[in-house]
Amino acid sequence: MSLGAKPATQQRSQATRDRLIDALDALLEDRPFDAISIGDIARRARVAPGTIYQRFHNRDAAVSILLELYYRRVREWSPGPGHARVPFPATLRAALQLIGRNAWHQVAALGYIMRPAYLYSRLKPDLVGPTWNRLERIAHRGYLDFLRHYQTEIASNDLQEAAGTMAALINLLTLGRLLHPESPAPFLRRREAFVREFVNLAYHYLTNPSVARKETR
Amino acid sequence: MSLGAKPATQQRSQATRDRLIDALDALLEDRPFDAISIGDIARRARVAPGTIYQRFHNRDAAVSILLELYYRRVREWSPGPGHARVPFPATLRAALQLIGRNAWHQVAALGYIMRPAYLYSRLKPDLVGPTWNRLERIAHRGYLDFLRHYQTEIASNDLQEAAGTMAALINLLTLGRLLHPESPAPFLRRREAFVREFVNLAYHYLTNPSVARKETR
Amino acid sequence: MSLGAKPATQQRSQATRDRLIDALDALLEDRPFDAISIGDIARRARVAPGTIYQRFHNRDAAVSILLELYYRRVREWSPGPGHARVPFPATLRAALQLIGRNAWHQVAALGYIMRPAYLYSRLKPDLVGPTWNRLERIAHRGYLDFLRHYQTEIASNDLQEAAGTMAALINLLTLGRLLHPESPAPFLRRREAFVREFVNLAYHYLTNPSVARKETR
Amino acid sequence: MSLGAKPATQQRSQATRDRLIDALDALLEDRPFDAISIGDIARRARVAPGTIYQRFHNRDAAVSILLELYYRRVREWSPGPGHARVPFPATLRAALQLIGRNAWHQVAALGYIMRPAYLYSRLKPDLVGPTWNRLERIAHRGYLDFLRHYQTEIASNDLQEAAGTMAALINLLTLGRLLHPESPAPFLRRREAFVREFVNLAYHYLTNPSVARKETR
DNA sequence: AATGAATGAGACTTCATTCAT
DNA sequence: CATGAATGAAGTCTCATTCAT
Repeated sequence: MSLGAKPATQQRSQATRDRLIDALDALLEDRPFDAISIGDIARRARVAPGTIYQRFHNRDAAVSILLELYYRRVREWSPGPGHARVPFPATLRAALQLIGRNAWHQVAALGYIMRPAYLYSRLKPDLVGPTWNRLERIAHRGYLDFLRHYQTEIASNDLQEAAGTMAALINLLTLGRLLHPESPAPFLRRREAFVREFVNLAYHYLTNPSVARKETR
Repeated sequence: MSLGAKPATQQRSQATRDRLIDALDALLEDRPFDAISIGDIARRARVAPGTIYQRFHNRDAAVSILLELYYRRVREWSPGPGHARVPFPATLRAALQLIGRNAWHQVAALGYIMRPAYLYSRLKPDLVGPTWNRLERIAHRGYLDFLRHYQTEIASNDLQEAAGTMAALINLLTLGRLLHPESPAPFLRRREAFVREFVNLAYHYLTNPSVARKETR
Repeated sequence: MSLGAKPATQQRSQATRDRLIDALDALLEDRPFDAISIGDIARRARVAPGTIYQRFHNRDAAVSILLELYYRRVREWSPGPGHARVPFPATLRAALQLIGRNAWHQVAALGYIMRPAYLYSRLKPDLVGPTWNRLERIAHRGYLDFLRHYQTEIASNDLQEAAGTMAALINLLTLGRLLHPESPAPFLRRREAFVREFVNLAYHYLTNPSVARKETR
Repeated sequence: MSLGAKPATQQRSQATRDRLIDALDALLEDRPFDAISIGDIARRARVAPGTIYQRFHNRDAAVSILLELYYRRVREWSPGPGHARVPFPATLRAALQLIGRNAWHQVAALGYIMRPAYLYSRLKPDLVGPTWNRLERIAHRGYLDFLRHYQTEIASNDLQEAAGTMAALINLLTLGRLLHPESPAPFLRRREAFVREFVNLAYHYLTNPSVARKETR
């Protein structure tokens, strides 16, 4: 890609790259990305600092490691309903519950890596490129399929927009849980409340006709 | 106060503090907080570097400037409905519209300062202390009043929880707009869509009975 | 004097100077002189930094405070035998014992101030001026009187030199105790041993004829 | 090792370390250690400031350079009697003369480095660790051998204590010469007097029975 | 490809000192 | 005389990056 990562052709360099990623993974459990230096990563990976520059053009390119780590993990994560390995539940409500629970558990399992990856991507958007938008687009497409599956239960006739709102909603709630685990809102503190409120928001949103069309300034 | 800021008693030091805040304000329009050094601030404020340390214990404590700047701006900002100067609209829907529009405009006007203040507060939560939770609690209380005012239209009988969810919802949508202005979701890109979808989510959520109560693991 | 201290004419400034000395006194119990800044002294004395510069031309002149403090304390200290208030004991040996004990106790009581004063005076001899030599000369004169008093017991006929050696000996032993309280030598760790060995060294030195006169290269 | 010095494994880093030591050596002839900054050393050694931190954890650890320099020099110095290369003279007196002269010349040759090494070690004892005590213990052991060699001439039957006192005596006299070269005592100003008085003190101390045993408070 | 010593710009911070009040 | 905010030079230290081995 164009983010400063160099191609790893040799077998040995593949191994080195993996060690770098693992090292960063381990370090992130301790401290935020900002507080991790090239030297730290090198030391942890038992690799010389110079070696890192054989893989990446500069420090910022190390964000690539970060994101690669993130994607690798997210990809390993069990996907939502509609996906090959997870059949659609019978009802819309059950499906929403599944989505909500999944989001919650994803944060529990991957939060330590999602948090810095997310914040850093916001702090230096240039370095991340269109990656996040691409992710959103994938989610959006997924929700389009999802809504089509439960179309009979859904009031809206603009599925495009509904899918976009749904994708944004679950993403933002996940973000809330991710970044504000200590929030006073019970909603962001207990799994049950999180799932219930997500379902309430999403279910009524989807099953009632849009009311705000006639908005006037 | 805590957070490393030192009190500014004399008149002259007050003036200095203001110059520091203004300087940071100006610099933030150019680059992220992380890329702004003590020296930059000093130069811009036409103040000696040492002077900054008479006001703040160390660089991290300069987040205080950031938050102070943020609060100052928010305070100047016109408040939501229910506030002394802003009467409640006749209907719940109209009120929600007002809230949505307000949030949108607040990001438009204060985004440049909210963005770094928010991200930094997430990156180094210790430095910010309980500030954000306090803000959330204030919002929660505000929504409690709000819901009571429109109680006849509201289905839920757990106003506490509904208020918490509403506060989190509008905060997270605002966050979405703040951090993802380029999102592919039209929802986060156009004011009308933002307001409409917020109203749809909130209105149906509030006016329909909770459906997810019987969630089973 | 010419060491950067300014004369204190007014009564108020006298009081200020005393507070400065007391502040330094207190601070020295905590940390070495080098680690004490003008600001520390000012804070402790509840005086503005600028005020210190009304008393002393610059920081190095604060050594004056140090020495003044030292002299004040040493002057308050009960002097050795031969002094107006301390009559000569009957025998040379008893007198030496008295001197030894006195030295030991002086370190015990004033060590915290003698230590930094001494070290600093060695580190920056220019700042101290001829003060130390003056002290040595006083000691030398004192020992001359002392030796004359016990002349019958003394073998040497060069009292000048013997007095000089005696002054240096007790001063250096005191220094040893002052700077090496943790020395492995029992001699520098226990009062009894300190006194005994001093008396042994001094007594035999004084009561035996010089043996090294014929030294040849 | 401890004390903040990092090991120098590579050949190149060895060379760098030597240049640092030489640079400090040269600078110390001009000004006291406290007045020498990291930048000074780096400039003199024609090395980047950062390089120094590859060898030492922080500025204070640079005392290690000082001590290393000191040890290096002391090791090069010809040792006292009893040592492999220096046979014991025939008489105790001659041996004491040799020791006295040796001490004098050591100060003459190494004073410029002993002075700061010693003073700094007293100013920041933590940084030096048990080094000095170890040196004292070595000296003590040396004197034990020494006294055994001349045992027939010696009155004391507590050789342990006598050796301790001898070690302390010569060390303190050396210290006197080191720190007070301008003392009014001729004793500390002229080699002959220094040697003579040391011999007088030591010889009579060793050859006369202890007199102060019956000390009473 | 990997190494790791060396680099050096630049960041943070301290603190003796000044000066307007 | 006293104040204390402001100064700014100077110092310590970090760390991304290079390059000879």
